[in-house]
Amino acid sequence: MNNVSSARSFSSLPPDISPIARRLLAIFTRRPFAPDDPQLADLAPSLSTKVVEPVLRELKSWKIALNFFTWASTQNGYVHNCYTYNAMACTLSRARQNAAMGALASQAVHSRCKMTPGALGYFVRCLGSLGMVEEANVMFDKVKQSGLCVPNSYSYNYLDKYTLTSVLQIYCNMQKFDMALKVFDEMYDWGWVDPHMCSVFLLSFSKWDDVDKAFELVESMEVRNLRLNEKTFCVLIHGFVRASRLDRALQLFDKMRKLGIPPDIALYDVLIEDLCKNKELEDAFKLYLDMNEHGIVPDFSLLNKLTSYFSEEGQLTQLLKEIPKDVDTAAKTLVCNSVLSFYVNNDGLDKAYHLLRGMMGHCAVDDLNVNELLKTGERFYPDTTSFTIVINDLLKKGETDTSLSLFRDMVQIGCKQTVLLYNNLIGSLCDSNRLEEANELMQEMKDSGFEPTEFTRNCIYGCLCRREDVLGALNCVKEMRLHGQEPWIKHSSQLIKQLCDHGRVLEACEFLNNMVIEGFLPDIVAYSAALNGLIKIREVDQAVELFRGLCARGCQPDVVAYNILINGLCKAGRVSEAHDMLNEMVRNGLVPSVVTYNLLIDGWCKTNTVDQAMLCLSRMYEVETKPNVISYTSLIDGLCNARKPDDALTLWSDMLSKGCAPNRITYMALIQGLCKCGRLNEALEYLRQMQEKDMKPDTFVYASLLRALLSDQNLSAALETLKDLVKEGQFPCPQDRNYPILKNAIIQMSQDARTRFFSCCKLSDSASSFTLLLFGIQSNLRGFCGESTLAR
DNA sequence: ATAGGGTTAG
Repeated sequence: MNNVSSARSFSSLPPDISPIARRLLAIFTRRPFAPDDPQLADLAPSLSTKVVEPVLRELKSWKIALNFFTWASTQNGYVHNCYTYNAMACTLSRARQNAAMGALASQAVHSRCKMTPGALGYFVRCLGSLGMVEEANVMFDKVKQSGLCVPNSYSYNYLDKYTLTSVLQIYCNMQKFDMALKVFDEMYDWGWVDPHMCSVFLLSFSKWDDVDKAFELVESMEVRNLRLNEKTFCVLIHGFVRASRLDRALQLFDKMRKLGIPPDIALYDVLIEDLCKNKELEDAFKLYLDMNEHGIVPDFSLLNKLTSYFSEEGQLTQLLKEIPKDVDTAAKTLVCNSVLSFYVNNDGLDKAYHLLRGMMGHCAVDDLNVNELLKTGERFYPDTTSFTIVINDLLKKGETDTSLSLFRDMVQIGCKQTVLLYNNLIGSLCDSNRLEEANELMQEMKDSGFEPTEFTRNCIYGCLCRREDVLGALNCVKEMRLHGQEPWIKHSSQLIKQLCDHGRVLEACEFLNNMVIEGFLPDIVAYSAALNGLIKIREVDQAVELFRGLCARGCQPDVVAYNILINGLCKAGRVSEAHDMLNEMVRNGLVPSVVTYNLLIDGWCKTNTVDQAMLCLSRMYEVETKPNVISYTSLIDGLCNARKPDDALTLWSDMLSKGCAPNRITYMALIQGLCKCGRLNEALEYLRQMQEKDMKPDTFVYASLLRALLSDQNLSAALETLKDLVKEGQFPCPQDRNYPILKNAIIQMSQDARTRFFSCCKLSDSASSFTLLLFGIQSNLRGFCGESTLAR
């Protein structure tokens, strides 16, 4: 028995088909197909497009045709042309084989097959008829770009209505307005334009930026008596509003109305909102009235939109007047809610609160605006939205308790609670550290069937962190993990920072480890807080170890993290290691900040290598990281300590000429530095400058000056300085480390004949008599010295 | 209703 079914009979083949074609047809239609049939190899050399094309047209099965097409493609010396491609495309499009069709299109483009405009049009039509507009678009573009075909009017000439519609759509997607219009005109001439086609055309227009051209087309359609349908109007109007062309949108709206098409609320909504945005409240209001006349009941969101642009109560009153008196209860509530919103948005929380209480029946509704609208004495009821409006504003103003009691009222009335309200209330309680109540409310939330959200739990978590309740925080984290929620890293970071600030560095590190165990890998910021904590307790090596560990775990350190380490190393006097760190961060692609350089500058200054520090300053100019006042302050201090006061003064003027203004700290550094170098007159000059600028020096600046002036035997200047100190009210207490210096200064002065006014005062160690003593000096200087004054 | 939390000078 022969299991090879017979090849199809080709007796009906056109007479001009070649014998080669016949043989190919026979082989390819035989089942099963034998790709290694020796006959195929014999036929291959005689393959030509003239042979392939008719074969493709004869093969009725798209699979076999594609098989043959592919086989032919791979034969040496054979190349498909646009006609064989089109024959294949024709089969595939008839069989609705989109995937194969798409592949064929890209093959045609890639093979750089030359196409006549007509052939391209044909292929595009095949794509178009499969709805493959995007692909057709791409093909059109690519073929044109590669110069394989220049589309001209022939590309779509002599095509039928459906093809032209596809071509039109393609031009629309390509945003080729003129070409599209040409096709449109041609279709019009053929009498092929119908409203559906117009909509297709215009809908693609609405994606274009050129609103005016689209509008032009609408008008040309009008002239031709082609009516747009309601949907097209809507889409166009929305599109025009999106393109910020309210003018055109309104014109279109007008046309729509004239045609007697009733607009829906969504159209009013978008137009009114846009008018409001453009501050054309009058027109918005007119449109609103128009809507009322058409019997369309405004919804809350629209009323809210309108009122949210009102800033005067008169506008609100006018709007309310227009609301029909016979609206139902639900509508009345909606209206009241927009009144509530208006109050809340216009600094009238009290009025809103009062109205809400009136609505609840807790007091008479004496709201003028509302009475304008509703017959007096009639009851109307608040809903959840009413409460939400008022409660949220109360919370914003910190009125947690009033909010809570409104929330209770709301539940009692039978209004449904919402997650949002629960969250906001819990958030507010947490903000005011009322954790227990917050927890109770969260429990109640659960009991009422609301699952706490990530936000809810993070409010609680944040509160626990601020309280430095490490255990509680960790439990909360576990709870969140169970619910698939993430603890917010800002809270974790704050906890770590606070713990570090309060000397609980090790607990902070422990907490970080626990977070890792819970599966919440803290980020570099959280770790930085801990690194800084370790640095502050001088555990530099531990900090470095932690740093290395987190790098190894794939945590990317940033500039700040490096800065913290550099700071630690510098403060420990390990400046060269700090410098290595800088190089490392640069190798890691980070750009050092001013802070980085400042830290190193300070490090070098404090380790007797001011020259290095100065070099660093000049490098900063090279890398275009402008030094700031801190850079200069460190250097001025460093130069003075290196006994180079002249360099310090030069740098001071450099700083001024660079437009960098010295601050209090800079002045104090310079004054103290000059004192150390014995340049007392200059120090006094800068003190004077400081006073002129209303910058208050710290006590120790006076102390340094006094000590230096006295050791220089400059008693009169010392006296003046002491006077300034008293005038500034900078009396140190006995615990202050400057106290002994000042005490000694006063003793010295009291022992000197030139400052003998002191002799009338007894010196004592107690703070109060010290104050009295200073007061005595002050009085003395005013010429009021005497026991009577001191006794005051 | 939700993106900021960590670093420098006397």
